[in-house]
Amino acid sequence: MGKRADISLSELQIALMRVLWVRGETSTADVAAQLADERGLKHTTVATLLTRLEKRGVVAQRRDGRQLYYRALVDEADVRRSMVADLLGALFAGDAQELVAHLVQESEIAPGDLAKVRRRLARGEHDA
Amino acid sequence: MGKRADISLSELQIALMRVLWVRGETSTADVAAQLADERGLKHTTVATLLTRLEKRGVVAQRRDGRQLYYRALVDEADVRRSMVADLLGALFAGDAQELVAHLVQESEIAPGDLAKVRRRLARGEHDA
DNA sequence: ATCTTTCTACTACAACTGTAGTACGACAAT
DNA sequence: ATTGTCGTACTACAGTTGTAGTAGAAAGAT
Repeated sequence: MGKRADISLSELQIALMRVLWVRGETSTADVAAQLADERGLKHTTVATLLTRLEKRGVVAQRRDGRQLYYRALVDEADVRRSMVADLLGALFAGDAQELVAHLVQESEIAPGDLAKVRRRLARGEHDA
Repeated sequence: MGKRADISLSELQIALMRVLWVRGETSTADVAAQLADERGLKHTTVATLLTRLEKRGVVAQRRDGRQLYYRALVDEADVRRSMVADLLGALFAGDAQELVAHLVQESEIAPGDLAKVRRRLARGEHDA
């Protein structure tokens, strides 16, 4: 997927994208149904959100009859890269070690799990 | 400092806060001077930004004559906690191990540095 | 053929953000 | 006193976000 620079998305926009990431190309109706379920959004709201994402270039739309189908143009890794880098730059002086230290100090992760992650990666297991 | 829930700040707002975090209570003029320097902002812009942060409750203002002095009401750790938690929730399903794995995979941190961070924390050294 | 449902397109609107200009009062310089 | 400077308050304005309503076309139901 694209390496486009700025892909900072809001929590809600990420929720929309996640539907596309999980299901691949999806109709407005199906995305809307899921978001209605998850957080009670009206389908016009979801339609608006999708058009905006399209205008912004992070998804593409395809028309079939009078229905629109959306597909992600950036994948989750792209967004993670971009947003983690932003956070790192803004709050950790770009120092990832500081971020890891923060995670440990705030008990988001146990010290021992660092080794676990390392072993997991060493074994070539890639993410979920 | 406060444990207030939502302290998600924009990069620019963080830059403002950083001045206050580093210098403690600071006059509008001094914050403005620094931001003018760092990123060419006009002092009225900085003044506006500071009033907004005050309205939002993340800084407090004190008046001395016709000058305003600002002081942070949340510290950097508070903001880090809040924003890292948001990111974790939105993009890593709340799983910090995934985030650490991401950092390693994207070469933001070397696998060996994980152990380094762990040792550093074990020794009771706290962050910069 | 007509009614009803379904979709998209467009419009709306408030809150927040980035950016700054203008107005006005206070203070300093002469 | 007069004038220029500094600082705050208020206003402005475009772009983004969250949320949704309305209009109008198309498709399905009877």
